[in-house]
Amino acid sequence: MDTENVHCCGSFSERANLDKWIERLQSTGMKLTAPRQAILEYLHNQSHPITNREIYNGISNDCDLASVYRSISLFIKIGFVQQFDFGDGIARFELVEPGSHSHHHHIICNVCSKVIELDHCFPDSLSETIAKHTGFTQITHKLEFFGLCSNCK
Amino acid sequence: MDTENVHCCGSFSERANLDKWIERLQSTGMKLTAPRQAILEYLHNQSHPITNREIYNGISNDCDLASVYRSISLFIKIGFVQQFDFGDGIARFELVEPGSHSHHHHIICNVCSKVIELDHCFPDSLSETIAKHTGFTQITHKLEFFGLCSNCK
DNA sequence: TTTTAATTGCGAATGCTTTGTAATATGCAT
DNA sequence: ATGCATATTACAAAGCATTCGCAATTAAAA
Ligand SMILES: [Mn+2]
Ligand SMILES: [Mn+2]
Ligand SMILES: [Zn+2]
Ligand SMILES: [Zn+2]
Repeated sequence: MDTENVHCCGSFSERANLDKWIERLQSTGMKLTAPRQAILEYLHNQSHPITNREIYNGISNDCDLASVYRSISLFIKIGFVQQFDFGDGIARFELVEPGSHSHHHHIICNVCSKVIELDHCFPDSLSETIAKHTGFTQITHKLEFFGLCSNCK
Repeated sequence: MDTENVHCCGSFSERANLDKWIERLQSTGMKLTAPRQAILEYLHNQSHPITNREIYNGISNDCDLASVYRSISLFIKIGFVQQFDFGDGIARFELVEPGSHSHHHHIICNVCSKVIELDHCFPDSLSETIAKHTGFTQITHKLEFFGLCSNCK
């Protein structure tokens, strides 16, 4: 198993991976502050979208809640983080490498809220059909699946 | 043009259509109150999802805002209304005939918020693939499209 | 080290939504 | 039609995620 591809704390490659995000942040001209490092590290250890409050609780007294919100907004603006909506009115966020895996969806259990990351999506032809039909351009979409997980069924 | 299929106030067929919803409400055992009739009528005249506040403003002093929220919750529970999320943190609601058109999506302009109702969706095979891959059952999905409308492009 | 502007912490405010409660209106039985 | 039982309402207050104002702090450049 390649440790590069799993989210486990403490391995050398994970640390190097986190350092890449920190370098990337510095290269944008933004300041490298303690709260931003803590949030980046916490995000990096997650494998599913998490809420601002979860980040706040996860890094405890390292940072104010308002600063978590502000940092997350910044990370979204510079393309580090993507926002997802699981339908409960609480925004969730995930660190995404630019390019490759950035576009993806989730399936959420209606009972226990278990989340599985999905690679599946519909073909681009659907968006193209909708573009022709509506006259819209630059079409994107938000898509999340819901259901009963194997434990809850 | 068939007046049965458009949302225009005052035609006989539209009135009959609204009456069906009122009968349906009575048949559930729920009380037929003035606020519920006003909300039902207002929803019925719309062709896109609308917010609780839009309903409240649309029926003005016929009903309190909290009662709009409570009525909409009821309508969702009994299957009259579906909730949609356009990504701005404000819930939107639409009256949907049971069965046929109940499952559908929208495309929303990122600039002017123009909405177009869509019949398009991806094939069930995608949900089935995801079911096999994740072990989830009873899979549903939320899907909305975004882009630039022909006016804003 | 000094400077300077970005960033933070803290509190307050915002906006959508929910809830408690006494008053009211509906549907039903009389 | 009248009275009754209770579902529903109006109103006010609270809840909760999120945003904002501002003085104090801090990172990065000079
Ligand atoms: Mn994800
Ligand atoms: Mn619709
Ligand atoms: Zn589950
Ligand atoms: Zn537009």
